Amino acid sequence: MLTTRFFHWEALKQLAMAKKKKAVEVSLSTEEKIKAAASMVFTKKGYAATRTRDIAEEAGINLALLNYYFRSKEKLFEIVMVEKMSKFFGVVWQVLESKAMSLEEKTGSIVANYIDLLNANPDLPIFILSEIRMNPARFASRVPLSKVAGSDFMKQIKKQRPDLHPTQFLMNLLGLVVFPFIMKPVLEQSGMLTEKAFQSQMNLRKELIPKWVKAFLKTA
Amino acid sequence: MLTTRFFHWEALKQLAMAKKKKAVEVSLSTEEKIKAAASMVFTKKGYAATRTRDIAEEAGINLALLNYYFRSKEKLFEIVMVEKMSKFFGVVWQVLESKAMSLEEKTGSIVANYIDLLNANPDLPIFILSEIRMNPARFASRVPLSKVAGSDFMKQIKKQRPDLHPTQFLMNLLGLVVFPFIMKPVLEQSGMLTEKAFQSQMNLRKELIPKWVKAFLKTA
DNA sequence: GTCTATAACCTGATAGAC
DNA sequence: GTCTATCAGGTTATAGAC
Repeated sequence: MLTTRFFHWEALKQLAMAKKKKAVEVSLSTEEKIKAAASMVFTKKGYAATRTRDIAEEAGINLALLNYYFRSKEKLFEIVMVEKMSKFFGVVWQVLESKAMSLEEKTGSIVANYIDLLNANPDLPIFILSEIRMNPARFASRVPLSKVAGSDFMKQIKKQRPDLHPTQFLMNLLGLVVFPFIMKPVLEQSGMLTEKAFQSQMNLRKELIPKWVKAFLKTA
Repeated sequence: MLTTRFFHWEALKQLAMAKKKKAVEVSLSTEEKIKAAASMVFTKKGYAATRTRDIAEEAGINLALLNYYFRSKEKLFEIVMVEKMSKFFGVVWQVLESKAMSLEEKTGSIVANYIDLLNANPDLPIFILSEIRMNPARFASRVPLSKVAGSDFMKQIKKQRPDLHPTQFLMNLLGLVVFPFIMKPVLEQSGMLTEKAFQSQMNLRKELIPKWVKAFLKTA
């Protein structure tokens, strides 16, 4: 299950649907409000810099309710983190074992899906990757990262370029797609790109990256 | 500083400490010890998750001394951060205005220098980039990011590929070089690369990346 | 379920002895 | 310069009224 029912905009979508069905059900449940707020605040500030008060305020509820529903900051964070991780890695998971797709098709799918996902959630990567670094072991147990190593995807890469370690390809592909979002604050602060220009350049990359990747695969 | 050496028990204490934590060398002044410890702990945990007590312990000194020398956690962090930023961006600064170098030479220099720097300081990028995101404005004023935009380097890129926004090249180059270090914990946790293998693959990239960059300068 | 009030703890910073 | 002891303020979590 890659989609997350309680994620902010998902929840909003549900709200819209609820409105259409029954005019009575106007608002999100308190639990959903807290989770949506937590998702937002944790992603923006990281675990350590987030205070439970920030989340409560963002959710428009009382601080005590947070503990009533989720017991602790830590437990709430775990829930949010698992959802974010499956979002972030889901783009790659989707493609690992589809034997029907060529390497090029898989690359194209990853590029397009990632850029759409990240245009909508620009600070997902830096959040995920810095929280993983803070506590690598904790998250290894929660997300089956190991299934990448033996996947059909990796075998296809290996077949195409037996001379290179397949992670070289993976680093290139993800670097081209994900890294711009990590650099985004720097690019914008330096005045090289506005927020709008960034997004449009990223959309351009949906076409450009697959060509570049193709070029790598042929480069001596 | 040297006088302490004449006191037997002081020397023994220092020796024991040096054995226990090899992080900070015995011969450093207290101020330097604190700074070195701060550099290490801040980089590993980030500003918010770091407690001044962690730094004091790592430095093998008392908590009060931290404030005696640096007044506050915030001021100590600023000092460390400025050093880290000039390290991280220095690789690019070096090359911005050297009119004698071709674009290819500059690329080669950036690739080789970055990989050496980051092999020695693997979590420099994620530290810098996540702290910038937490507080973009603060650091914009301390590091002349804007000088990239109008540099000779950018002009050379523009000349080579007038059809593309020059940041596209910059994102590619830095993505290929820097992103693997941001992904490092994931690659290692997933069992795709050991620490040693990672480093050797990165050294390989010193040769590979310039070829790839050359290839996409020509790719339609 | 939701609130207010508060307990219990942690953290940055300082006072003052040596 | 360096230490111990402690303060002041903030943070998580809970108790108890409604």
